[in-house]
Amino acid sequence: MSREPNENRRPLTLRDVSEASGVSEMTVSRVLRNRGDVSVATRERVLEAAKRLGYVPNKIAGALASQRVNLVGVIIPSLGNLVFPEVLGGISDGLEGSGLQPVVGVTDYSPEKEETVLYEMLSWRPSGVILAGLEHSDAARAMLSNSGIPIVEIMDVDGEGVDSVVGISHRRAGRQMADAIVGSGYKHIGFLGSKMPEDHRARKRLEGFREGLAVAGLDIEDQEFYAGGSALAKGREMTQAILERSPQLDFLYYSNDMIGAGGMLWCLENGKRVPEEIGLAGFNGLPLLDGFSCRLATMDACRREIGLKAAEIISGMPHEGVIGGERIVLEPKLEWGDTIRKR
Amino acid sequence: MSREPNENRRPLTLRDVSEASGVSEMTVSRVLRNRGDVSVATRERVLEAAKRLGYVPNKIAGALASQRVNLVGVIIPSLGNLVFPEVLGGISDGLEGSGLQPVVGVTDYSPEKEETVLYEMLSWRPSGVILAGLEHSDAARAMLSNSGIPIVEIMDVDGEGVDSVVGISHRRAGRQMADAIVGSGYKHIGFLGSKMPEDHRARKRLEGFREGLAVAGLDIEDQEFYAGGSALAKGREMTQAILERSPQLDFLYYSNDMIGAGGMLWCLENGKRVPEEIGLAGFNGLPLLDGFSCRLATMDACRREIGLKAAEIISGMPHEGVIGGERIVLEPKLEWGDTIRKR
DNA sequence: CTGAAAGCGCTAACAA
DNA sequence: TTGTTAGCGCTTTCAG
Repeated sequence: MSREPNENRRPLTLRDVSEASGVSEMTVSRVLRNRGDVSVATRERVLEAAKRLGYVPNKIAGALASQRVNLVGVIIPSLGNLVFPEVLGGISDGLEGSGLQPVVGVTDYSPEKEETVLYEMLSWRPSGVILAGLEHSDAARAMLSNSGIPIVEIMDVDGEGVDSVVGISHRRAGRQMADAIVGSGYKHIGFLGSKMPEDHRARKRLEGFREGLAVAGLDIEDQEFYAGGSALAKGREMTQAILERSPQLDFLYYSNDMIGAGGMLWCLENGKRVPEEIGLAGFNGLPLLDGFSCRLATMDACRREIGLKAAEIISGMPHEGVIGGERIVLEPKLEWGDTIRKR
Repeated sequence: MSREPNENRRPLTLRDVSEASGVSEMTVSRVLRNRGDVSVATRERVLEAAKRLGYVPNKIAGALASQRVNLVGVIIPSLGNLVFPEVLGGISDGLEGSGLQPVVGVTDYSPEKEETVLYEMLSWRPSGVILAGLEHSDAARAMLSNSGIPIVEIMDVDGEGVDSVVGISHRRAGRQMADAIVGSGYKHIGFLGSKMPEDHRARKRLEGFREGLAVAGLDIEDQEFYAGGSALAKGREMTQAILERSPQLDFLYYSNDMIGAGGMLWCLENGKRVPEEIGLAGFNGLPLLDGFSCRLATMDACRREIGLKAAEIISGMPHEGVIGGERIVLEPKLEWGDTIRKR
C-alpha cells in the first residue's frame, strides 16, 4: 500500500481528503462516519484517499460540532488495588458495542483530588461519569448534579446517590461476616485494617461488623492499622503484633484479602492451628489468592458485575430526557474457605 | 456559598459568565486561564460569577481554538498485571506540574486492539503518546510517525523505536539470570511461562536466557506454558506438572513473579529443599511478594522509573521543532532472594 | 487593561 | 445521492 508520509507536519484535515478524492468535505465526513447514503463508488474513492494519506479524524472538532462525545469518565481511588482494575474490566465489557470509551481518573483516596479530576473530566463533556463511592465534596456533588449527564456512583449503596447507584452494602457485608463468625463460636475478635479515614467502604464494613458482634454481646477486643507498604508483608507484621499483645484472640477480621493472606501465612508458619485455634477472614474475593493451599475466608465484592451494570446504565441511557436514578444493590456472598471453623 | 442550580440543563458557556459578570467573554476567558493582565477588580467579579453559576469550561472548544490539548495518551497491554499500574504511577509523577494529564488505553496484548486504541487516541490530538513495546502493526507505526507529536515506546529497548525509547533490555535480563544460575552450579533447567505469542518482552527474555545457558553448553530441558486463570494457582500446577515429568530438573525459571511465587509455595509445601535441591527465579521484582517468608529471586524491571523518564521526555519536549529521539536504557538488577544457592 | 473579529475542523440542517 | 451554509464555544490576533 502506497503511503505518502505527511511531510509538512500539519495534521491532515477533512479538506485534504476532500481534495485528494475530489468529493466534498461533507460527503467525506459522511463516508468516514458511515452515515447517510453514499454511493459505493464515492465511498470507495474516499476511503482509499483517506487511507493513502493516513488521515486521522479530529474528534475535537467533531465533538464540538455534534455536541456529542463518546467518552465515559471513570473515577476511582487507585489502580494499585486490584479491585479497581477488575471493576474497569466490567465497565469495558458493559460499554462494548455502545461506541463509548472509558477514560480513567485516579484520586488516591483524596476528596480534593477527586474534585480536580472530576472538573477536568467534565470539562471534556463526557457522555456520562462513573465514580466510586457516595462521599464527595460539596463542590463535587454540585458539579455532578449540574452536569446534565448520567452519573453512576459505584461500589457502595449505604447512603444517598446523586443519580444512579450500583454496589453492595458494605455495612451489611460486615454484619454478615460478624454473624458467620459468631455463629461459628468465636468469641475474642480482633480487627486489622488500613489507616484510611477516606476509605468509607472499609469504615462502613467495620461499623456493620461491630453491629453484628454487638447482637451477640461481643465487640472487637483489639485492633491494628497500617498505611503504605506491601500489604502482604504488613499483614504478617500486624498479625504478629496483635497476637503478641492480645493472645486471647481467636478470630482476626482483615479489611482486605491481601493483608488477610499475609496474616494467614504468618499463622501457618508459626504453628497456629487455623481455623481451630484461630479463625481468619478478609474481604474482596480476589482470584489472586486462589493459589494458596489454605483458602482465606472472604466475601466477594461483585467487582466485575458492578462495573458491568454501571456501564449498562450509562450506555442504555435515553439520549435526552428523564434522569434515570437507578439503584442496583448486589449481594456479596460469603466464601467460607478454610479459615473459619464450621459447626 | 449561594449556587444557582443550572435549571435548563444546558451546559453553561463563557457567554453566561460574561453576562453574569458584565465583562466581555474575552476577558472572562483570560481570567479563567490566568492569562494576560486583568485588573484585580474584574478578576474577582469574574471568578465570583463563574463559581456562583458553577461554570465548567468546555475544553473541546478550547482545544479546537488553541490547537493545544493537555493530554498524553498511554497505551498498555493490561491493568491486571501489577507492572502497568506501577508504570502509570511513574508517568503520573513525571507529568506532575507539567499541566499534562495521562489518558490510558488498554490493548489486552492484541496488535489489532492496539491499532484501534491508538487511532482513537490520536483522533483527540494529544500532546504525546507513550506506549508499551516496540512491536506494532505497520498501520500503527505509520500513524505514530505521521502524528507529528512526541512518541515514547517503553519497557523494551531490544529493537528500533519510532521516536524515543525508554526501557530495559529483556534479552540481556534473561541472559544475566542465566549467568547467575549457571554460576551457582545448576545444570538441569526448566522454564515456565505464559502462552502469549504477543508478549514480546517475555519472548526476548527467554531468548536471552537460552543464549546465556548455551554459553555453558546448557539448554532448557523442559518447559510448561499456561494461559488465563490465577497466576499463583497456575504456578503451582505447572510446577507440579513439570517436576513430575522431569524430576531431574534442579532449577525453574518463571516468566513472572506471580507464577514463580505459586511454584515456590508448591515446592515449600511439598518438601523440596529450596534452593539446595531446586532453585527458583521469577521476573519483575513485585513488592507484592515481600510478604512471603522465602523471597523469590527476581529481577527488578525498573517499572516506576521507566514511567517517570517517559513522562519527562514528553513534558520536556520543545513545543515545536526537532524530533527528540531519546534513548534511555535502564539497568535491571538481580535480586538474589532466598531461592538461588550462593557459591 | 479590555474588547471585537475571525476562525480552529468538523457536522446539523437544509437545499439541490 | 451530494453539496452549501452556518455555526459548535472557545482562543488568537489585533485594535482600542
